[in-house]
Amino acid sequence: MQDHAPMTKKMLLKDVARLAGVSEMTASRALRGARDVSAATRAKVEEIARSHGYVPNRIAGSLSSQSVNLVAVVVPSLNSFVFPEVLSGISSILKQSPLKPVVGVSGYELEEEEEVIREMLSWRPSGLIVAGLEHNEATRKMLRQTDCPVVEVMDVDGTPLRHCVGISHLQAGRDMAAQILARGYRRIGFIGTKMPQDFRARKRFDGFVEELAGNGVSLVDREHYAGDSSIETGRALTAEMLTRQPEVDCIYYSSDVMSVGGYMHCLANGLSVPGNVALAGFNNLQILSGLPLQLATTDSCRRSIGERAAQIILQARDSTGELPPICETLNPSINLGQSL
Amino acid sequence: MQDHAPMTKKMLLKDVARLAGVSEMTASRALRGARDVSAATRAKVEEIARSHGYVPNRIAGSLSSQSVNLVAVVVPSLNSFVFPEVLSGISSILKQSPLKPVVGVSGYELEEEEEVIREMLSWRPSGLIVAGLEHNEATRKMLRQTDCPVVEVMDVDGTPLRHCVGISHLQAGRDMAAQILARGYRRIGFIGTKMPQDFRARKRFDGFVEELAGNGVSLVDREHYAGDSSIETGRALTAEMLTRQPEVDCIYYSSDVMSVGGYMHCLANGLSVPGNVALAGFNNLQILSGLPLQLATTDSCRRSIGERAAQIILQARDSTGELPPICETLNPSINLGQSL
DNA sequence: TTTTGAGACGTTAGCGATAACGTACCTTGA
DNA sequence: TCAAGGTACGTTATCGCTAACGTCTCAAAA
Repeated sequence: MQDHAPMTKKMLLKDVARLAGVSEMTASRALRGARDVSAATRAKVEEIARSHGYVPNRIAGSLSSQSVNLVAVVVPSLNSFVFPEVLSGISSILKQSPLKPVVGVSGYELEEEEEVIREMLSWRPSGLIVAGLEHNEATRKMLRQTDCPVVEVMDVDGTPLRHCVGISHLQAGRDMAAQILARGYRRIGFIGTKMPQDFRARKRFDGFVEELAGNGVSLVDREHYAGDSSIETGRALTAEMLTRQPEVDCIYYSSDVMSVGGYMHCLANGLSVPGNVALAGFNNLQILSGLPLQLATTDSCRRSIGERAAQIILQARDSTGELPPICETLNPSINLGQSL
Repeated sequence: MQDHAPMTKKMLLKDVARLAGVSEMTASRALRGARDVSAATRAKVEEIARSHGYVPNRIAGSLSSQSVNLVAVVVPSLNSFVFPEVLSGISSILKQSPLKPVVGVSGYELEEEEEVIREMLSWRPSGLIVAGLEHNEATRKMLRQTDCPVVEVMDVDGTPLRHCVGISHLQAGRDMAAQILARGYRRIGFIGTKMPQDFRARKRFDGFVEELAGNGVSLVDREHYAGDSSIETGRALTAEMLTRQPEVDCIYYSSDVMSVGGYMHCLANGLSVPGNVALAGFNNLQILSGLPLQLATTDSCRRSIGERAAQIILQARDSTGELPPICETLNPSINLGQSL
């Protein structure tokens, strides 16, 4: 084959068609693998396209076919260790289909979320997966009006717009409180993240406090911080809390990242866990594996949530007419580890 | 204002225009913030659009204007703790412009990378940022032919297609070896990730071994694993290596995640670091902060790399004509910590 | 008053592909 | 031998929006 060195910049479908000696429509059919094209013609078109580095223009194609093989995924953050795993679940399911995930980050801000979702919807995706049930009015309006399937994930404590997959964070908080109480701890502290914005952390906190109250126990101390969760922050806040309230015998954290920080504080200061202080986190993150001590946590079912959400998008795509609302509550399992 | 309850599904620009009593073109200009629209008209159009939940169709708009405000970012993985920070750098710079990043994941596979890049380019983005200098022939062809600016990031050891921002991993390996040798360690082991696919880890390894050899030292033991890096894997492989070669006095890991695992092994088994064994990793990940001991590492400049890459995309956008090739080598600083 | 020119809009023609439909041609079977 | 039917293609009409260009208005300059 010849070398196609200089080559005019943009190859269009019409160029491929011309070079292959067929009409645009036939070239289009051949490249898309549609039927009604002879094997010989198809081969020729493909050969021309490949050898000339033709890259189809999905913009034009999508406008014409009124379909876009993208699924918008809107998450609050990518730093938190938690959402990449949801994404991974989504990807693994979408791989069976021509759909591809596209990620948007809302930064735990409802206004930012609105903007990101509007931007996403303006591309007319085949589906939208968004973390959380809380949105501002404008966002809810968009989500109600759009005609692509929308799945709200992570959380089920609230009113889903239509489809929903998640766990009850309220219940997760209650359950961990029950476990902690059952082990005899009574002087309990809480260290949690930016509550006004992280609705799920807030629900766990509420459930936790509620269960304690039901048993006549109230928090000895609590600490709410802003900014990203990190081992470092967990360590620092734990140090502060144990200084301020030395009698605290158990700390519940809003994330494993933080509880690991707490554990690091104990390691560095010769405190025994759970002898001196018991620790419990949330999420069952991968960083918990490999520590000298298994820390108590609740599995947040991140991967399964992603998988189910993607399945719902695929279902909606296949079904003619609108899919009846699906709301799925997964059951997070508590892993007591060795820190309680 | 009235409640616009039922509302026909799809609001088009022409509907907004009709409701606002202006032409499509005027509505379009008003919504895009273009000039040549009176303040009153603009306000009216915006009001109608917002209250009716109009979401512009970016597909049609982009086809018409021949411009897409997206920057494609292709990374090998989102789980590795390293790329989210590159992304974060990119976003922070792009925020000053109308451009938005879109992420694709190649899974450390060149064939997968080709597919992802083709998919990305088919959307005709305003720029492409891709990790690494190694691509297969088809990918290189696409990248050479596309007329959007392409920036290869992370690595500078090789021949960039045009623009490039990164560090020398070869040099990073050499430098860490030099530091280790300077501290008197001679029985050195290496634990690294899936070498055939992670080119940058391989370069660090090569540089490391080369520097050792230059000083008459060769590796006592090495371990190459496949799959994701994790604390757990780091711990297990460290345990194996120290069992197999008890005389090893220093281990260099291809990632901090792994060196933390090694440190956890030491903690759990009462080994002193660096007394019994010295440890060094790579990346300067956030998980290093907060540990009882500061582990030696090299800062991989992830955020700066993302920032610079995004700046190049913006420069290319503003400049008329083609931007001259830019290749920027950042200087990674070694943090010796307390583990060497 | 007339000229002039800039601002504010409308009209028209694509952008690059695909869906729907139409038309040759080539098989078959009666 | 010819009608019937399927295969492989071409033609035409959008898809929803924006760029380019034309028109009209009205106020300031002449």
